[in-house]
Amino acid sequence: MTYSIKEVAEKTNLSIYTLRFYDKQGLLPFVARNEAGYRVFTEGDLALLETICCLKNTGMKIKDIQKYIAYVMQGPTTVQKRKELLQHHRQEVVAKQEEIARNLAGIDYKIELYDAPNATSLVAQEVAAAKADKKANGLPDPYPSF
Amino acid sequence: MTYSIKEVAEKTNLSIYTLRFYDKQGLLPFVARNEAGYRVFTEGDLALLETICCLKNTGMKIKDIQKYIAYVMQGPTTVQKRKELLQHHRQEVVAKQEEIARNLAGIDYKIELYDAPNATSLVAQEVAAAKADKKANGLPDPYPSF
DNA sequence: TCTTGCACTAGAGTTAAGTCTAGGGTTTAT
DNA sequence: ATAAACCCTAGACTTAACTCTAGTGCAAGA
Repeated sequence: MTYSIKEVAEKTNLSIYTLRFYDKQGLLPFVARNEAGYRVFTEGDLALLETICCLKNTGMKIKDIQKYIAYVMQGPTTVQKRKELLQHHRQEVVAKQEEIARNLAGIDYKIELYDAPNATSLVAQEVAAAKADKKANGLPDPYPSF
Repeated sequence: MTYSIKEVAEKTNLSIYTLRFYDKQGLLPFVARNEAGYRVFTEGDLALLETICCLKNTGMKIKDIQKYIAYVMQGPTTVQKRKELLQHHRQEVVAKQEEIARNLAGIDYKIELYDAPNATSLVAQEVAAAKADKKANGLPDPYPSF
């Protein structure tokens, strides 16, 4: 079984434009063409594309994905390099996830504040403090009265 | 105590350029100016900027941060709207975190493969399958021999 | 065979989020 | 009173990752 670019677009949720763009960027050197120059995807190609999507969806730059694919195209001798590349990326993703979790905690704090029964008065206090802060430094007050 | 743009840049790890850019985008309507037109940041301003960074670092678009700040500037009457905006964003962040975790699992699978004692032969099998796949469909083989 | 749909390339355009430059005031220490 | 270190704006430029257009060719059904 083989697939046209349109079918692959549907399977992967990438647009046809994006697939062609990826090809241009050297991410799909393994995709064959038929006599008319049309791209022909095999099952094996889809498996590799799946990996490409994992890398993309975790924020890897196209240039780095291209590097990984270049290793893959060189065969089993590059196993070590592939592993290092993926492990390095893994570190970055985990770090990013932790950073997001930290920042989300800051947002959760705000949500709790806004969710409190006396949220309005708590926020009013915040504003009062900010106003006082401005006044103490002889600066104009950008907040509305009340 | 007040802070110059340079001091704020150091405290927040945002560049001076970025701070001015954010101001241009309407993210810092609360920041006052002195007689010379220089931005003057108060402690209260830093607290708000901290929230802006939480939103930015979790991937909120500047336009949406701008919306949130606009609510803040309107005072305590907008508590409900702020809460809804943040809760909605929270959903998106959590969903994104889950998506990343799923894709990272796909990468971990590859790492394990490359980390196996017989990784080279396992990868060789992968390539053999891909080659067979191409051949079965009468397509050229893009992989090197062995 | 004609129409409709899908494919191709090259290259222009878009969007988000900065980043930098030019030209010009301000402040501070010497 | 001048150099060094700041600050300002407007607006041009950059980068990543698409997204689309124009012009053209192939393919399959009525």
